[in-house]
Amino acid sequence: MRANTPENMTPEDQRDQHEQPNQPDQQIGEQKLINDRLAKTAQLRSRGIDPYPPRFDRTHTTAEAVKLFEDLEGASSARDEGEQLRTATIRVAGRIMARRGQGKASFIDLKDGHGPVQVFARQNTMGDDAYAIIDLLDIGDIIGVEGPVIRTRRGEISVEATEITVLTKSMRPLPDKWGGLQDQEVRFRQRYLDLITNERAMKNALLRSNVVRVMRDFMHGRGFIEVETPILVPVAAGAQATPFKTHHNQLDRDLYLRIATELYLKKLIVGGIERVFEIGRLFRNEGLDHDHNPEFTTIESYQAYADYNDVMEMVENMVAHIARETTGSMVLPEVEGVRPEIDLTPPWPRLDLRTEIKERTGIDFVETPDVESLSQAMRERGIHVEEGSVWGRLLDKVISSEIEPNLIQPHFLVDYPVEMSPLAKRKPGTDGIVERFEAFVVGSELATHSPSSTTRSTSVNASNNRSGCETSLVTLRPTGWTRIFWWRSNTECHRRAGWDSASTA
RNA sequence: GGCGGGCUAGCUCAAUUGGCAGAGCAAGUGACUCUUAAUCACUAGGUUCGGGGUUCGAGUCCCCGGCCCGUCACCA
Repeated sequence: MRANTPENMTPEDQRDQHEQPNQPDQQIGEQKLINDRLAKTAQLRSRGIDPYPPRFDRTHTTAEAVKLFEDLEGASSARDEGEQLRTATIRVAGRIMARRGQGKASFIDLKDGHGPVQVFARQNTMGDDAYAIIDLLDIGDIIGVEGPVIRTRRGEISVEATEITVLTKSMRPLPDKWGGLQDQEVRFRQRYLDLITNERAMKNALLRSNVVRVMRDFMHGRGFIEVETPILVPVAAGAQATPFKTHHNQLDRDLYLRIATELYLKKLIVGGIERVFEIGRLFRNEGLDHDHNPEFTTIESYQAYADYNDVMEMVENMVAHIARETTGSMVLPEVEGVRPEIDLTPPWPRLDLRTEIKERTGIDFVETPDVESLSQAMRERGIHVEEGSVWGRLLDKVISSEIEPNLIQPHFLVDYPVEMSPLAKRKPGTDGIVERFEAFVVGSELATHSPSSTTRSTSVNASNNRSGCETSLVTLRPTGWTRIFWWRSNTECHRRAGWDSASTA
C-alpha cells in the first residue's frame, strides 16, 4: 500500500523519503514493532515504574483464582441474587495473550502455567493514573494483577483489577494468537515459543513428566531398584549401532557415549541385585527423522529368574497403568485422521512370528531357510531386497514393512528365529527359535526383549565383544530383560501418536 | 542418497496464462465502561530464501545453491 507514494519513485527514493527529518520515527518491519515496545518501556521508567522488577508476591494461580470464585458462588447459592459476588483480593500473574479495549475499560486474557483467566480492568475501579498503564501493555508482557475475582455480565470469571504491575516487558511480538506457530523448525528450535503459543506443546511437556513419574513408581512398586550407570564408556556395548566418539584428555583415552544401558545393568544382576532398571539417554550416531533422534530416552530393566513371558506381562501392565494414571483411561481416544481408538488393556495378544508372517505375506521362513529362497519370496511380493543382506536382516525387512505397520492395537510378536538374535535364550523344545519379543503399538516398536546377551553361554559372549564380554567371567542368572523406547525424538513427535495424542484426551 | 511438495509483512496465508505483491491477526492513531477471534474508521509495515538467466515485464518460467516438509532407501 503506497497511496502517498508517486508511482514513478524507485524503492531507493522511497527509502530516502523515509529518512527525511519530517518522518524521523519511520521504521520498517519487525524493528518498528520492537521500537514501539522500547518506547513503552522508556515511558514506564519515566513514570518511575521498573519494567523488570525482581519478584511478585502471587497468591493464586489462574486455576486457583477461578476455583476460588466457583467455591464462593457455590456457597452463596441463589439467595444473594442481584448482588454481584466478589472474592477477597488476590494476586495472579501471567502472560498477556490477548486484549480487548472497550473505551475506558479493558479485558486482558492472562495465561500462567495452569491455564487462562480473564482480567477486567476499568478506569473508575483502578483510578486514572493506575489505569494509564494499560496503554503501555502489549501482548506477550508478563504482568501481575491484584483484585477480587468476579463474574462479568457475560459470564466470564475474571480478576477485577485494582492494580496492574508490569513484571516483564516483552520486546518481540508473539505468533498469531489464532493461527499459532506453524513452522516446525521454529517450533522445535524455539521451544519456548511453541510452549507459549500451542496449548498442546505445554500439555505434552506436562504429560511426559507424568509418564516418567508413573513409570518410575510402577517399577519401584514391583521391587525394582533404580540406578544410573556410566554414559561415557570404553566399549559401546549392548546394541548394534554406531556410537559417538569422544576423548578424555587426562587419561588420554578415547571413550564412547553409550548406545545401550545393557552391559552395566547386567553386571548389577551378576553382583546380586535381583531387579534393576535405568531410565536414561542413549546416543546413536545414525540418521535422524521424526522417529529417530541421535539422543533418546529408554527405560531398560533386568529381572532375575524371569523369562520373556514375565517381562511381557510387566510391559503391558506398565503401559496400561501409565495410560490410566496420566489420562484416566487405558483406552486412548481416536485421533481423527491419524489413528483409531487404542485399547491398551492387558493382556495384549501374543502373535507367533512365523504364523503371523505366513498369514500376512504367505512367506514361511522355515521353508525359505537361505538368502536365495527368502529373497525370491520377497521379490515375488514386492518387498525391497537389499543386496548383500544376511538372512536375518532380510526377514527383519519383511517384518518392518509388512507386519509392523499393521499392528495398530497393542501386540507382542514372539519367538524369533535364532538367526535374528543369535545371543538370545533358546526356546525349550524348539528348533532354532529364541525367546524374543517385540511390542508394537500404532504401527511402531514400543518395547523389545531381544537380541543380545540374555544368554548365559560364556563361549558365545566371549565371541562377541560388543555384547558384554566382561560378564562372561561370571555366569549370569536366568534373567528377563526389556528395553522400552519412548519419545525417541526429543522434539515433539507427532508420529508417536500413542503417546503424543494422549494429551488431547 | 532418489523422487515429490514448499520457502511471499512479526505470525497465518492469498496472488488466474508471465502483467500495478494482497488479506486476516499483530502494530500505530482515533471512537467506545461487560468484552472474549470485540467492533468501527484511518495509518504504517515487503531484498517474494540466495545467486544467475530468459523476457518489454518474473512471486510465477529456466539454471545453480541453501533450508524445510513428505516419501522411498539406508540405519535400529
